[in-house]
Amino acid sequence: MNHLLEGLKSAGMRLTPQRVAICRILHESKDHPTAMMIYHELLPQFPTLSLATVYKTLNVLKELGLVHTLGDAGDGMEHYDADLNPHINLVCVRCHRVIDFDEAMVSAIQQTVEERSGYKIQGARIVYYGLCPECRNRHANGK
Amino acid sequence: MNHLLEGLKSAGMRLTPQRVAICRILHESKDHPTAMMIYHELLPQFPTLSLATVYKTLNVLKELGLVHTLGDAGDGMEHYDADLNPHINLVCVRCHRVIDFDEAMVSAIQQTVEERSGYKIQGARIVYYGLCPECRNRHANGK
DNA sequence: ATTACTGCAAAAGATTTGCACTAGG
DNA sequence: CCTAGTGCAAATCTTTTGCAGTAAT
Repeated sequence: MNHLLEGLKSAGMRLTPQRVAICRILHESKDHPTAMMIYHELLPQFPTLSLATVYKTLNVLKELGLVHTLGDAGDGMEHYDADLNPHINLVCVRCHRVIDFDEAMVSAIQQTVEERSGYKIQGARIVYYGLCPECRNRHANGK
Repeated sequence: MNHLLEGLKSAGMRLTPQRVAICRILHESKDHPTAMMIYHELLPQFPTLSLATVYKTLNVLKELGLVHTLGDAGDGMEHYDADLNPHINLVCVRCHRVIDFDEAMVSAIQQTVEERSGYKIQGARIVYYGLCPECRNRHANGK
């Protein structure tokens, strides 16, 4: 069982099949899905699934602090990240894919910011925008 | 003249009074305004100003790479930042204010990410979420 | 004089909400 | 049981778009 389900359970929330499936996708997928992506991925297994249920579950997870939102990736939709460890997200502005990038300094910075700003930091959104290697090549070769 | 107006001019765009005013607010304000905030701030001076004009101008500035978007600050609206220097934004999740925080390591990280990821980085969004000192106090004392 | 820009209203699109029904604990 | 969760549809809210009129160069 992943930490999302554990979190829901210890918060006293019900573990419905829909929620289990949504948490599984968030936990497994590396592409930081949007609500719409989760919905379409689950539709074959849950033909009556509602997009509203996906949104409601994502909001619950967010309020519990179990997922972070990354903002949109040029596609106008909110992307969700279940990895709470301080890390960097790399967004390709062309293909809208999002990957993770670990950088040791990130953790150190968060502590520095908290100490020097007086803020009680609850979460972070560290996103770099640019062209991924594949899109750089596609851009260079013709097109 | 600030760099936003210079950028618009050298891109061959017209410098209308509305755009000058929008750029002035972006340049001067330290609170990383939303389209709605800019609109309301300018309404007294431009009674016929349209929200659509604000959005259109912000999109032009964004496409020219003269401003960055920070994502929403818990208020569901896009916040804009005219400071292109690598820096951190601190969002208070209670009062939705956004402040800047300079941290020397930020520039170094961007270079590291670019070298090691193969991405051509065009911009960054480094946002920490938490409670600002005022809201921490307000939270502690009573409420 | 052109033609990009503005402002209005309508449209679009993502997310939220109300409510009756269902099912998890 | 009994209440939280689901699914549907309608509502909401931000942002975009079409177009006729206006103004910057």
